[in-house]
Amino acid sequence: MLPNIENSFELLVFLKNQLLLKDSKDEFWWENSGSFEVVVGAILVQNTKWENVIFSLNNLKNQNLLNLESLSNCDLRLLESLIMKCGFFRQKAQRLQNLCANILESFGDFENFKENVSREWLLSQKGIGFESADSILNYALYREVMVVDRYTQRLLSECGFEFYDYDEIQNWLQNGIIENYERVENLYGKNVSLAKVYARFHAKIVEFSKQIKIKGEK
DNA sequence: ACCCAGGTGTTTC
DNA sequence: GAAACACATGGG
Repeated sequence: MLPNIENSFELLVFLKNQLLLKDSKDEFWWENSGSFEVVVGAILVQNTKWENVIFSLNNLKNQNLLNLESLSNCDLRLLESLIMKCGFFRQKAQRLQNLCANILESFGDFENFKENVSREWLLSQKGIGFESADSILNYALYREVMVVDRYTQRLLSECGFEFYDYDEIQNWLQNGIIENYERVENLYGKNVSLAKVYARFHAKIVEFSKQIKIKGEK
């Protein structure tokens, strides 16, 4: 069931060969990748299921709140009620509103934010840790950064690996891809961007992890 | 009734 | 520093 692998490239090959892995319409997997919506989703999805995020994002869309200006100005109680299903709704609402205001203040608009924001700036925001920062960097800004989430940590742990911290896992994942880039090109095409490979690799990890769980794997 | 979910921040030893 | 706790709803 679980792969016997030496490096992250071998894990990627294993996951790509798994049948029944759902393929997303979005080529980066995250719905509406490259847009501001990913920033909001990265906060909302913390410790909850993606289905709840979809519901909440639709609420925001229906109220025309899914943009920097509206989110930073809207009534906090209203925002709380719209994202309630995601859990931790009070702190998520407050942190999301602060984040939007800070993006406007520091960058002016989303396009400038996309071009100029750093990982350090994201990590300095209350409510954004390593995973949320990297999700935003990769799926909203297409930077060459691979997300490490709970699924990834558990899968690697079950494969027998032991890592010291987040950075060590991330480096292991990224290095295995970089060191085997010629072979990665055979899978994804000539000159494929590392950003896209990292995004789809992470996606495979998530989909595979969900799948083995449904099958009752421990 | 319990446990987990695509985390993060604060408090405590 | 790491370990424990708080944040909260929803579905199995």
